[in-house]
Amino acid sequence: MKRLRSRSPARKTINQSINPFTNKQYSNKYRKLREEREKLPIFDALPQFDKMFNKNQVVILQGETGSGKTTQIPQYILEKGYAKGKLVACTQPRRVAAMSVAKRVAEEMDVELGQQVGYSIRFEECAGPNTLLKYLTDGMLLREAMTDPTLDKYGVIILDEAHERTLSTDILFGLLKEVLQKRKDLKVVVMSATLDTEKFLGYFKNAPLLTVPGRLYPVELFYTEFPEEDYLWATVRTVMQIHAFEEPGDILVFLTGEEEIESTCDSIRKEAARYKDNVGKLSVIPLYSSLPPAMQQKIFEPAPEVNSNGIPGRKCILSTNIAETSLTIDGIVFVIDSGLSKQKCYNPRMRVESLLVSPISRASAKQRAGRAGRTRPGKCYRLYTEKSYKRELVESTAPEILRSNLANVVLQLKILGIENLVDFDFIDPPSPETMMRALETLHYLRALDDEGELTEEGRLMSEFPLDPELSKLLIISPKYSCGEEMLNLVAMLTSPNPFLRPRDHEDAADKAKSKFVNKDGDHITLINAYQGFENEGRQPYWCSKNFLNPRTMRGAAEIRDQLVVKMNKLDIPIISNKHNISENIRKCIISGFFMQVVHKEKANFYMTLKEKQHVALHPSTGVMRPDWAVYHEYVLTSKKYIRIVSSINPEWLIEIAPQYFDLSHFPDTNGKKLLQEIIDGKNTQK
DNA sequence: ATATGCCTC
Repeated sequence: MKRLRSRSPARKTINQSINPFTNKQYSNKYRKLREEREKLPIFDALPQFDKMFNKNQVVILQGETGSGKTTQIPQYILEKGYAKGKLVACTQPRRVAAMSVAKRVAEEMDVELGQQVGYSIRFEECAGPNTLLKYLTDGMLLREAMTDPTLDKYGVIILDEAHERTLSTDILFGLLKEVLQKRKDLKVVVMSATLDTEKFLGYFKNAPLLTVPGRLYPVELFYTEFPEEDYLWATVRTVMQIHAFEEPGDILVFLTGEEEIESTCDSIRKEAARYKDNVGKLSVIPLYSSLPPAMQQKIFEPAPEVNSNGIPGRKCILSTNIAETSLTIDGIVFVIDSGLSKQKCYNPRMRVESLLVSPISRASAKQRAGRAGRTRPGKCYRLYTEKSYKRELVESTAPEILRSNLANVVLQLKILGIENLVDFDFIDPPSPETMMRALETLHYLRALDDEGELTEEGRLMSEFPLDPELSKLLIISPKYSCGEEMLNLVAMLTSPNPFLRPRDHEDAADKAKSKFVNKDGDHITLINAYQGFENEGRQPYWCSKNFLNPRTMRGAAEIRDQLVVKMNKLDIPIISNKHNISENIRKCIISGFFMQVVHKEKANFYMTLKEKQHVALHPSTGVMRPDWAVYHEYVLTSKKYIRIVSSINPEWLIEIAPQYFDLSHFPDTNGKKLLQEIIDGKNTQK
């Protein structure tokens, strides 16, 4: 208390035991938390931040994990009155973070969550008229900007975790730069981990930088002497070496995906079984996002107890990137880094997004290593050479905006009133080809007119939290009397694959799925599965019995409910008529996905029409080699596959999307010839 | 004749 008084004499007159936000006495818990807060590295930097923020519209704050910036800066800004009666917003890339940080800050400020401090994420708004500080996902703030492009209700906007460069954060950057010109009362803080701050400094030209130390213990780095030929075997070897010879402490291994993680878990368990009681017990735990929550919880269970020789046990967690940013596990002392991860990339010429196993960046490597130093000094074993770390890894991973299909982004920018996309100030401008593709797609979908202006339909599309192709299906569904079916379908298509196929129950799983399968197409199979779930009162038990992932199905239901609310708000009637329903469903799908059509050029040989890509039907499909098909997704694994496929009649293409099937722009294929015949036939009929 | 990193509206 003494310390506080001497720092701000003005406070002497205020009764320090009263919370100015609630006019109530501070609780004991508040005092306890206050002591903890004063120990955070950010605490001593607050006066300096104050000075900077007073003088500048934008401040960039660089602080490592554990500095306390996410909890302390927003409430400090609020206490100091920087928002001038308006709200303070703090964005987060993930929902869980927005929620949990808001909860923590409400406790620290001794207020009720949802009152002065709240949060806003998809499916849940926990904020109200009294809210002064709101944590929200970056996507949510972007949504708000679509109805209020100057974000007028906010006096201060804090972009946290800016170094992650999510799509939404990158768009907000460009938008805020324009709004800062128009609104001199608005202030912005960009908060980031070390990397990329120079990029932000270059972007906000006059913004000062404040650096705050983190709270990490040193992590000793080890590299391999020569490049590893088999990093999975190297992983097993390194785990066993640590387990046999190193001091106690848990191990975290970074690999690329589910399959690899499960099989490496098996190998390690097998190796560990060969050891006797002269080493401790080893518990090997897989971690990836599609793992059921109960299994994910295992990472927080304590390590195995001491064995009969009194040697303590150890946990070894094999994880995807989920443990790099989304999940923190305490007690990790050893990290093993394969140097690889699966990354999304977009090929505008082929119009496809795909996942590729690629080398990580140096920034990621540092982040992974840091996971070993959270509770005490740690060690990180990199399964690559120091030379390759220095010369072959890139400094930081390309931002998402350079690796994505931008149809949705361009639609959002149009709604935000960005007239000239070429002049929009992206931190990293996407390639002209990607922008062109996005504009072209939106034009074909009739979201933009021939002048590139938004159409009424485009406005409707932007209202849905979906890709424009999927919004199109909902908007056009009354025409084909399949509203309920499209809601089911869209909810399922935006969720992960719900069909479970456990290794030891493959036949049973296939049999369960066969009850939903429709020969006309996998889209209808998805609709049937969802309808079954709905008919059974959304029971998780029914899901498990039918080899459907209960969590995925519940998520789909949540999305569907939100879409129904939107449909009602936009006055789009939900009409369903069982007559001719299969044909109507597939025609409706073509209205949005006419760009994703294949023709069977020869037996067993499918080709996409415009890109002339040779593709194969994914083995999970239930359709019987139709001549023509519409597909939902292109996946590049051992082969080029198309997944979720429905058979179609080529005449529907000409009828529904004549704007796209101007065949003069198509390469020569048998498919093109057949379509031309259909068009010629139509013309002679007239 | 088989798999899909992490997220967000």
